[in-house]
Amino acid sequence: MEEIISSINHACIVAENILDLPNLANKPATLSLSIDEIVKTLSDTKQRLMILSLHGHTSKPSFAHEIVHQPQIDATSMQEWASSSYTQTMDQLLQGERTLPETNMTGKEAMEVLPSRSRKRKVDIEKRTTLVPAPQFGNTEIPPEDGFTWRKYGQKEILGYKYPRCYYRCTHQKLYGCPAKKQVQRLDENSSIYEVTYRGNHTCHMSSTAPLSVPPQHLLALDMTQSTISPHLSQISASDSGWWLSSMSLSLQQGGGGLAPAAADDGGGPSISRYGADYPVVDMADAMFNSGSSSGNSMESLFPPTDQDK
DNA sequence: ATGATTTGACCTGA
DNA sequence: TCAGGTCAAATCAT
Repeated sequence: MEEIISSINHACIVAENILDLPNLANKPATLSLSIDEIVKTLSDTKQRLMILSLHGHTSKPSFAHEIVHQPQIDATSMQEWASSSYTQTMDQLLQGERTLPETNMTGKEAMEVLPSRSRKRKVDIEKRTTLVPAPQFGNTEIPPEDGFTWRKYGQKEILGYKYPRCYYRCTHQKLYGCPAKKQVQRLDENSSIYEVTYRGNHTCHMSSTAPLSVPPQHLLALDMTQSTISPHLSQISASDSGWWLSSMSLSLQQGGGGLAPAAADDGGGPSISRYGADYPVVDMADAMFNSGSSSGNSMESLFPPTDQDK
């Protein structure tokens, strides 16, 4: 545990060091390295906490082998999930034209073919299932965060499951006809793990008027892992960046790594809280892009926009 | 007033 | 027939 605390402290120190943005603006490589270090440190720490939590909470040692979709939860798979599965899922969600595997239809085509009122069992529609740990601190009843906003439309007791399954659809379904849905099922074997099944692709972000809550996370997550400063960062105001850095620091000092506000329900609960504990990087990105500040010093002075942005 | 959540009823595929 | 998924009215929260 000491190692974990030490790692968090280290990340905080690095974060504090890069708060000196005006000076570091001239050293993008240094800034990039520092950010990489923070991300890596926190990511590693998070994995350790997950492992610690799993081993500490599980009464059944064989639990890991009982999981159907992801047979093993260990540091490697968690890392893969964090850096690959999650971003991959986001990729898929962002690609409205993505071809659905069994249907040879794009997401849009599937939407058009399947009437909205249709209750045709959508076994042939793409399903992506991930196992997501519940927040380790504070209220563990909070369903896993994924950066999207969801509206709960149903809950049902499922045969063989101790906990009810909760059904969510994209908040923007009405406005933008976004077909994305997800199911959240708390596992019997380990109530600190949620099985989250996503169905359908988000189309809400494609509308020019649609809220832009996801792509920035997605972009930043990718950019962070690629050790590059995204040109999209040029859209962030300096006040935002300062805010998220200090927020991150504050959250870490509180020991929660950026906890979602308590807004729990019976296990599925509203998923409106946007800054969950599970995705430190994307949460930071989300905070950066959604903090609402549109005025102030532009980060353009730090990262001049490229032609692509114009 | 508006939007989100709850929950019993209903619909559909297996 | 049954279980899973969805609807929609009632209720709650802001």
